[in-house]
Amino acid sequence: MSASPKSEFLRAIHERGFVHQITDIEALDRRLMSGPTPAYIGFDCTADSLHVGSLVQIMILRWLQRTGHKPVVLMGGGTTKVGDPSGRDESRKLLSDEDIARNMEGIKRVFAQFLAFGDGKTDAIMPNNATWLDTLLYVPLLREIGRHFSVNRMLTMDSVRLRLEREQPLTFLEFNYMVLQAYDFVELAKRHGCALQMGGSDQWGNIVMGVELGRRAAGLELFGLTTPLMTTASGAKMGKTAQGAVWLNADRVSPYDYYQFWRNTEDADVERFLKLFTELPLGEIARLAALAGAEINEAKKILAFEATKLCHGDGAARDAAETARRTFEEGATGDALPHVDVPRADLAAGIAAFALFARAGLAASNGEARRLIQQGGARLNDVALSDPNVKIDAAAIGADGSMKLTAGKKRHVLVRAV
RNA sequence: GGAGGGGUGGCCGAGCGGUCAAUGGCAGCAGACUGUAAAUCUGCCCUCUUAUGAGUUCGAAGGUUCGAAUCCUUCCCCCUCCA
Repeated sequence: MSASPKSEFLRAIHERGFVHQITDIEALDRRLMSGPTPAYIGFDCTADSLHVGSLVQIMILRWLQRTGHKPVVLMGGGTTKVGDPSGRDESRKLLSDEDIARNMEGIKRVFAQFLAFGDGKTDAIMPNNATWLDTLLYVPLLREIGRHFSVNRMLTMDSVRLRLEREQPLTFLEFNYMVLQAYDFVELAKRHGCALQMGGSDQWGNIVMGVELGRRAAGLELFGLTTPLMTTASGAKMGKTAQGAVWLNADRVSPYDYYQFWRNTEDADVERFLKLFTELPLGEIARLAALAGAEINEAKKILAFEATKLCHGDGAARDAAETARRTFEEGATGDALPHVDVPRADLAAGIAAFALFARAGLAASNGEARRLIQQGGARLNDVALSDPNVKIDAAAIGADGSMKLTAGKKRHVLVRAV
């Protein structure tokens, strides 16, 4: 990039570290300066929620909207039936129509939290590519679109080449994915005036195919932009934790757990994440990032709060922050901690410590609970347990009506009698 | 259809008749050190009421054997090459 971009959108995302590659930044910049521009990102419906791995894409759509353009969230109702081979060594599992429909509903709920939808010039819309893909006719498609694709070229795309080089299978079905994605772009350009497709860096090839198809088949000037691959400073994939993916739906990952995920960010990631996953001004971020040593925990709290607020709302973020503060800074408890109900009768009889920990979900099996206790990692009301077999009964319940089980340093569960 | 290779614990990957609940690596969990961080070190890491114990595991089902993840048979699935 020669000069810094003039459009507010490009400037913002550039400064905040969202940009990996852009097809023709100067022409795109002019286009964005000319008025509200629809831009899209496609999301396949492979799960009933989105996780932190998609958050970069979601945030970039927010910036698009904030800076006066129109986010187009394309639901991949059609492409999900084909399965994107990008970045994978194995085919995706084929999903049924019902699965896809259900997943789409879950994903819609996530977006409702992040973007304003409607009919206005900068309101987000959510088309579904099944609308046009499902009814395509094979031979007409081949004649109109297929002739613009060079197989030679397709074989050089990373998504295909890597599979072939590793001698992993690639089905013809998957091979067609990029064709359909390219077709989507042209279709969205025609239907909604979409001029820009964005996506993760693994989507570069697919996006470029769409840009080229637009030019060849329809004489359209289209643009592509990718975001960098998100990993943590220590190289782990973003958004994967012990329990699995960090989902954005509250029923899969509670706001408290979501807050804790961000609270536990590595030092080296704090500044980058503040820029990407909060909308704090850059000056404020620079100040927070300058905090050294243990002080940087203040920055992590702000990161966690802001990120949780965007995803779950201000109230839930406050609750999560307050619970975390009470739990970690006062050794007390908070409402947002996960809790488990145990029948009063069971408790009256006394439950062996290992069994209670397993029941609370702090260990996957009795044996694991036993080991946890034997290794000194289990606490009851902040007192370490040493004997896996000690009976725990209602006497452990405090004035607040619950007892606190702790595994390791930061997994807490409240047990209540019912 | 033909020829060859393969299916082992969350993943990768050894084992190829007993000493195998199965080497090793990664991931994970716990402890120590810290700052609810990273790195490092230590322990754990199929299940079972507490274990130099039992039960169930190495694609599935049978079989050979005192004894099988390891041998045989059939079946299922995957890959490569040839047609």
